[in-house]
Amino acid sequence: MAQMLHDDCPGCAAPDLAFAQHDHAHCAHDALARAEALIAARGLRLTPVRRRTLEILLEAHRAMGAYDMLTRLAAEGFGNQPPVAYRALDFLEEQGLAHRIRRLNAFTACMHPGEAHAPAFLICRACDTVAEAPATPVLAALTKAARHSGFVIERSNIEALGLCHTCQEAAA
Amino acid sequence: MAQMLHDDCPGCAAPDLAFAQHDHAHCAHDALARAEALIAARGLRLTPVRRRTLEILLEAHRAMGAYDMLTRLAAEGFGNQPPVAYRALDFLEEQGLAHRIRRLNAFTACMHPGEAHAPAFLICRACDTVAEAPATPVLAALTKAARHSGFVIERSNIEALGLCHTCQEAAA
DNA sequence: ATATGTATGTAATACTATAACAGGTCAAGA
DNA sequence: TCTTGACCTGTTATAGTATTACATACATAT
Repeated sequence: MAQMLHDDCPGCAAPDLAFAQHDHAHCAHDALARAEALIAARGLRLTPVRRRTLEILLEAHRAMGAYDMLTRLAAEGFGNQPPVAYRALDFLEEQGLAHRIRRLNAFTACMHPGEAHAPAFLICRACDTVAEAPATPVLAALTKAARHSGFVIERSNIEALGLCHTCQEAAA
Repeated sequence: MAQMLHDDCPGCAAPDLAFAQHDHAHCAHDALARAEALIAARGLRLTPVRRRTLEILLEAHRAMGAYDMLTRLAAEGFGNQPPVAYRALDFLEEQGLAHRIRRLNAFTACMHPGEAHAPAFLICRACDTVAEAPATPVLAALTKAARHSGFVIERSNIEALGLCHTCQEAAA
């Protein structure tokens, strides 16, 4: 296999460009390594179910429903009841390794764990790809609007539905 | 009953300040009147179920689940099966008279129908009140971030969870 | 070894949402 | 007037999403 450098992978260099062509295996490997380190640093455990759940999310590179995940996990010998999937997914979300896309009732792997961020998601209604967009300015605007009412934001979810660049061209 | 002027009601003057004390009956009446006009202008019908659904949402002044709404409607002689509530709520949402809060699997009345807006919601985790915040700058930032990836936004939902001003004081 | 906190497996159930079809209402046009 | 067609409501049935509760197992530190 060819050696891969971080800077050669557009997916890793600019994780917000999920729609762009890139060597996804590299992103996945990279994200998993960072996840391991993060969890260990927090004194928590990336157990087999949790680790495998994250791997599946990373490989899928798209939003997955909890029951899709459950099917995959069960096929690999883990439990086959909903809490198995929900517990792993919830853990990953709490640790910032995955995000919940409420519009889709689905979960997606975080492409840059560790960096503090309240993400914004761009959901293509044609190809179902979910991209994580840089949301710092968005969150800033939201925080400002909230402060105007004396409201303090603790968590936020910002999701947009539309068409990605590729699907726009396909439609035209 | 005392006569109420539009400008005397903080809820109507600044609908984004849902947490502020205000004469809510006035807001509700006002919003309902505007809803009637809007629907008529579009050649659509605000039928009894739809109208009553909107009234209940306005009176509740908080997010309501579809099944809560169904219970209310059924008690008043309307159908008692889920589609009854979902159809009315979906209609109201399509017409911009109600909004869906995905984080809560719930619906809330729009406090300023007719004005084009992609709303941002502030959800107080203590009192469950949902406020509609001015989101124009937020949406602008989101649109800009999306354009950077060539993504075109069609619909968006922006929701923040936290503590409203009142509940912050109560906690302290 | 044992106690403690944490993780997993499973059963049962609750909650949310939609598909599909039947019957009713109403207005426009033959 | 009658009919047609669009739309609205009601109902049955089912699909999809998520949680509670409890039992067991595993890890770590005394």
